[in-house]
Amino acid sequence: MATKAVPNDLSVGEMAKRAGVAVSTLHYYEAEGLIESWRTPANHRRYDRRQLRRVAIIRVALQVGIPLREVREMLSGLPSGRAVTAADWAKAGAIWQDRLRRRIALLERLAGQMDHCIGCGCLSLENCPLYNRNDALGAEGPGARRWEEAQD
Amino acid sequence: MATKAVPNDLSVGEMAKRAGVAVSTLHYYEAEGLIESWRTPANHRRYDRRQLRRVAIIRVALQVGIPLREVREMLSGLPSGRAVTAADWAKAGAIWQDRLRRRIALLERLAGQMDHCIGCGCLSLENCPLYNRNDALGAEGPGARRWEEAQD
DNA sequence: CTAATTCCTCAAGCAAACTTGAGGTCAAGC
DNA sequence: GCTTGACCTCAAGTTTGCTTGAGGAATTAG
Repeated sequence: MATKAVPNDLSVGEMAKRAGVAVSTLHYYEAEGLIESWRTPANHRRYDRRQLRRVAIIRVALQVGIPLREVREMLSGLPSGRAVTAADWAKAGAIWQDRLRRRIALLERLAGQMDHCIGCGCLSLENCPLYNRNDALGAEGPGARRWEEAQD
Repeated sequence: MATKAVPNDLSVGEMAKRAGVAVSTLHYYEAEGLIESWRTPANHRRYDRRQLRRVAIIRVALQVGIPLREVREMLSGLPSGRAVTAADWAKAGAIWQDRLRRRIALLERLAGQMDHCIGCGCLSLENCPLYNRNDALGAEGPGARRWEEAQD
């Protein structure tokens, strides 16, 4: 098929529809420096279609519990309106690979634990792989301080 | 080894220390109906050691982005101060297995995508598996919502 | 007996990630 | 030529998941 009528620059409303988020969310992301736009003479936002990719990444990251602050950090390594090079990805990706793998491991441990516990009734924390504070769980922060940066 | 000096019922402070959360967090979880305690004559909370397991589950779940409301729902299927039976776990686990697997898949897609993008520079949304509207992402046309949260 | 520690309740505060609302501009369709 | 709708800004409100603080009681160490 021929190239469809997919314009390269989108209004905020189009972006919102395509990205599946609210317009206000895009405003917010922009204010937070996560995405970028330029303005029409009428002061309306225009987004490069590539920004959709960024929104996608942001949404997935949030879903898996990565705070915007960290998403921004990672995205700041990527050019926002230009083509992303292999080097760009490599750099940004390296930071996240590790993070994502950890989360996957955590999830798998939780899922696996549920399987495991069906048959064993292991209720002591000492031998429960799910709750091993010397491992990834505690490494993420032994406090409840998910919203604070004070943990190191 | 002989049974260590691990009492079966813990004070809120002990729980907090062992679970790696703040005392206030335990108060909060209790107020929210996620964990249970009884009181000493002095009105101090006492927790069955098994409650630690619950806290562990709660923490892991939160880390991977599952809201407390859903954790409570799942935990409500488990007896709080008694031994958990295979049937209990099976029931509770079944609900989460699916949810967890989905999240894992999402993460893996993101992680995998980053690998992929390092070498290919695929920046068009049309052929990006992460943001593929023909895939799970935008099967609905205008809304990419289902990709993010619509699980049904 | 006193001091430190741990606990209690309840209300208020806070951070993240948005949403809602008020008040206004701009281009287009009828 | 006016109304409709998409857009703008900026401030305030909302939800979730806690934390902090005030004010007070009971337990434990010396």
